[in-house]
Order: sequence, then C-alpha cells, then structure tokens
Amino acid sequence: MGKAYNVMAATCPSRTVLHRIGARWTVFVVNALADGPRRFTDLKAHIQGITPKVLTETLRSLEADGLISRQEYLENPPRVEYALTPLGRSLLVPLRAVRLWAEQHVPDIDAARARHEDRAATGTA
Amino acid sequence: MGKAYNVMAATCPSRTVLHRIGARWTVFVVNALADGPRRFTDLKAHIQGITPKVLTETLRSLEADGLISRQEYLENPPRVEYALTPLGRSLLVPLRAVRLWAEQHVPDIDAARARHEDRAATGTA
DNA sequence: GGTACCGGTATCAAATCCATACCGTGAGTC
DNA sequence: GACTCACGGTATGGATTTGATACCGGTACC
Repeated sequence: MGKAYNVMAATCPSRTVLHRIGARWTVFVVNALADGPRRFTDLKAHIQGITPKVLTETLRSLEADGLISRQEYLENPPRVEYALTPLGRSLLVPLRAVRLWAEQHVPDIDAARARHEDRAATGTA
Repeated sequence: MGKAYNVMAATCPSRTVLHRIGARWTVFVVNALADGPRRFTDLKAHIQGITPKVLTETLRSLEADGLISRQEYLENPPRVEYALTPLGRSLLVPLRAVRLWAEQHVPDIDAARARHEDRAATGTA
C-alpha cells in the first residue's frame, strides 16, 4: 500500500498530524523524553524557556495523539510522570534527526544570515 | 568536535534554527522543492491551502537562512524560480523523514484521538 | 479597450504563544 | 495551628504569528 496519504493535499489528514509535529514545542518535549520518563517540573527545568502553560498544553496534545503517556502516582508528594509511548518513540527517530541537523548547521545558517544582512546593507546590487 | 550546541539551552543559537525549521510551512516548502526548482504560483498550487502572503514570508525566511535560492528571470513574462541550495537539500533529508512519518502514522494518531475522545466522554474512569 | 496571468502587498481578523502571577493540596517546622 | 515550601498545574492579558480576502503593477492576448 505504501503511500496512501499526501501531505500536500489540503484535505489530507496527514496535515493535522504534521501540524501537531510542527507545533512550537513538540520537538523539544519528545526529545526531552528520549532517555525515559520525566516529571512535569523536571521537563520544565530541562526545556529551558518553556512556560508551564505551554508545557501543559503541549503535553495534553501529545497525550491526546497517543505520543506520550501520563502516569499519575497518588503518593506523597503526588507525582506525575510523562513518558513516550511506542508511537512517540517511533516519532523520536525523525525528530532526533531534525534536532541533530539544527545543532550541526548553526554555523551555516549564521553565515547565510550574515551574507544576507550584507547584501541588504550594501544595496540590492 | 560533534555536538557543540544543545537545543535545550534557552540561549543556544540552535534554538533559532529549530524555530525556523519548525515554522508552520517550512516542511511543506522544502519538500515541495525536493524535485527541482519551482515558480511562485506553482508552489502555491502545489502546497494546497497556503496563502500567498505566508508563502512569500516563508520563502523570504528560507532565503535569508540560505536554504533556498531565488532566481529572477527578466524574461517575458517575468519568471521567478525558487530552488533548494545544497544546505537546503541537506535539510531535506530529515524533513522528508518527518513528512513520511506523518503520512504513515495517520491511522495510529486517529485511533489515539478516538480513544482519547472515548475516555473523555465516558468520564475519567 | 477589456480581460487574464504572474508575483507578489495591504488590510484586518483569528489563532497561538508567552510572561507573570496565582491556586490547592499536603509536608515539614516551629 | 499558622507559616512556609514544593508539586502540578490555572488564570489573565498582552505580543507574536497565522490566516482570509482583496487588491496592484506590468505585460500579453483578444
């Protein structure tokens, strides 16, 4: 069967999937859970700059899509652990590649941006 | 040297790179250019649902980051072609993987969403 | 002269994202 | 028994992004 869905079609369901993946913080959360379950506060500290509200929203969305699981322990103090599901772990593969690409190509992008600045400053010539 | 940048650090430059990659339409545009240069109107038609404004913005950003090139032909009628640069082509590799994942896992995500709906409707039990 | 195509802009509304502050529960603590 | 703290979040309200729709200047064609 292979490719039944085509992302370029406006009505294709894969659109909504890609939308979720492309959401601002998905790649961070999924990568952060790569090494095992983490707690809310732990995630918040690890993913620097994320606000609790956005983290909550991201986690809820990912949970709704079956990419992560939320396990509540009614201990003391109450503890909540988030972990990747098998589906989430399969997404980790391409997302890790994206993260790696980003980390490896910072100099290239920076250089391109500098060149662009130059060209803009010098005039359109 | 390998990994000099860490995406999880708030101040890391790789953040801005990941931000650009994760922008709403980047994955579509880069994938759309996979098979060779395309013209503005062609892109707009191919990437269904994108508005000209957003397409323009996305193309400008990608150009600034050196991921695509914009070639203007002063012929008649005037023609503008966008193409991936070598850097953009290297990004194509992980992005194509993301696209494939999205296209392949639609049923899984749909099923998860349905389960989630169910659970929400039935009550928290 | 009127219409259509190309490569976009302009304008304004809507969705999203973010910062900051706050809440309820229970534990420790004095 | 009031005070404070950590955990796992919410509430609020503003900034940023995204989107829909309409339009523009230039040229060719009819």
